[in-house]
Amino acid sequence: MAEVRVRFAPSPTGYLHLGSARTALFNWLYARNRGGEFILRIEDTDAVRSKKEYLDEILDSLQWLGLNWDGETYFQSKRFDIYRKYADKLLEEGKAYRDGNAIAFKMPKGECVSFYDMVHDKIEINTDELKDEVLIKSDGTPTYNFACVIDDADLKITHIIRGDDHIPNTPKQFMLYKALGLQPPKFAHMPLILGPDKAKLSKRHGATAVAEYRRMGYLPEALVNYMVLLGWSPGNNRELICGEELIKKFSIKSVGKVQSIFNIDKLNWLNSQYIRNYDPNKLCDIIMPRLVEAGLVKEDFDKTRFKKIIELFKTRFSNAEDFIQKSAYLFREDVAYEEGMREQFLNDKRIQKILKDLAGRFDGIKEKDFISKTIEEATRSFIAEVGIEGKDLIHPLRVAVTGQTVSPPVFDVLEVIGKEKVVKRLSSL
RNA sequence: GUCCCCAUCGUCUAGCCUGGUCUAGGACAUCAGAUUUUCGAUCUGACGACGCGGGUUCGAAUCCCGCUGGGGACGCCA
Repeated sequence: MAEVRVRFAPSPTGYLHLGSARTALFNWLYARNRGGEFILRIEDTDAVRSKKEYLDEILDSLQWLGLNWDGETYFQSKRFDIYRKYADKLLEEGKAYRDGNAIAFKMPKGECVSFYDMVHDKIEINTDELKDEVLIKSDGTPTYNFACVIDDADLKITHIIRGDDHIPNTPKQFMLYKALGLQPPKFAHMPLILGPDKAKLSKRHGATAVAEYRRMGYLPEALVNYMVLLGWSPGNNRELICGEELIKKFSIKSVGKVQSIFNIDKLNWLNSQYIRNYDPNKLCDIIMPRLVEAGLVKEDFDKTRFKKIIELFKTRFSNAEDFIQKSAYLFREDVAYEEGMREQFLNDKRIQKILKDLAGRFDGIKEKDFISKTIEEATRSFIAEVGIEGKDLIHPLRVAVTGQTVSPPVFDVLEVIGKEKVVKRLSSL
């Protein structure tokens, strides 16, 4: 039996929430760091609210984050007879009583429950504060606290790493372990993730599902890196950390006690850090579907060309949405001028003529030679002939072709837009 | 309301356990400068925190107490 055996126990009554994902991550890191096991248990006792689509989504998100689990996946819905057996035992011993069709645990009075928490140290509470606990509901299904205790003991879980919000459950569960004559595991309660208003992060704060972030073009490494930084620090002023190094350095003891506010700016920054070093093919596979979805390109869009585009933009965007916004002019058929751009840069008759002449030059370049270097050479010599200042032409050129004043280096942009569109945009000024 | 948890820049944090090296370090964000055909990236710099009050001590961000503030839990949900 492994020295460390932890579990992640999601309930398939909703999508995988960032907070839950972080809990899973810390469990996983602890297991991997200690050479232990990471078990997945599905808490699907609520048959009405549990949905297959949620389960699939949770599993999918975990895999996407790289949080692989060991052994079989346990389902509480398949273990009802076990809970029943233990409930009957407590009934026989007089530690529980029937309440209608339900079975409730008689909470002993006047006892002091004290346990050592790996992040909070000592936590104490008097059982006078606790009420009797329903173990088996009238419909025969177990309650959370009961099933949780039975399963954690039965599956030989050694450490329970979960959110702070479970602290009040812990003394109740402790009393259950005691009544059942079972050895309680060790506990670590991690501080919660809060929204900007300091309330527990929830849907009203915006996107909270891991799958949403995936869809928005965040990379799993970045999300993992961000989540781990919420409450933990590698030390030495390090921030970017992932993979084996993260596993090696992780320690539950250095997890902080302070709740932290989710900050999308920092996530965006981390994502952009990972983007610039990411495998270009993978990056294309992640971003391209979003463009197709946005209706900007067809699925058969040339991948080589797309890779060039990604290369051009990779230090300029932080997620898929951001990329789409900044690159749309490359894919659209016509230029959509930003407010006032045309008036400000292209109203001058002389500049219009110059740009049209330049279009003529471009038209003379062979399709296969229409690359950044050639375009720049052609433009530079054209500039010399016309006798205009470089930037007096380049800037209007950018606006004419992109519709905006901001873009990657203009000659690279011209190349990826393609000769046909460039000539068309310039000559139809 | 009751019980529990928590408290360093706007945000994430280092430092706290083992008091002095802390005129408190880093990162995001913001602002300014350099660079650039624009933006970005990059580099420089600026702004910016130990919640308050008592102790203990020669000395406290660090230890103790109180207060205040924030959060969480009080379901036959999980």
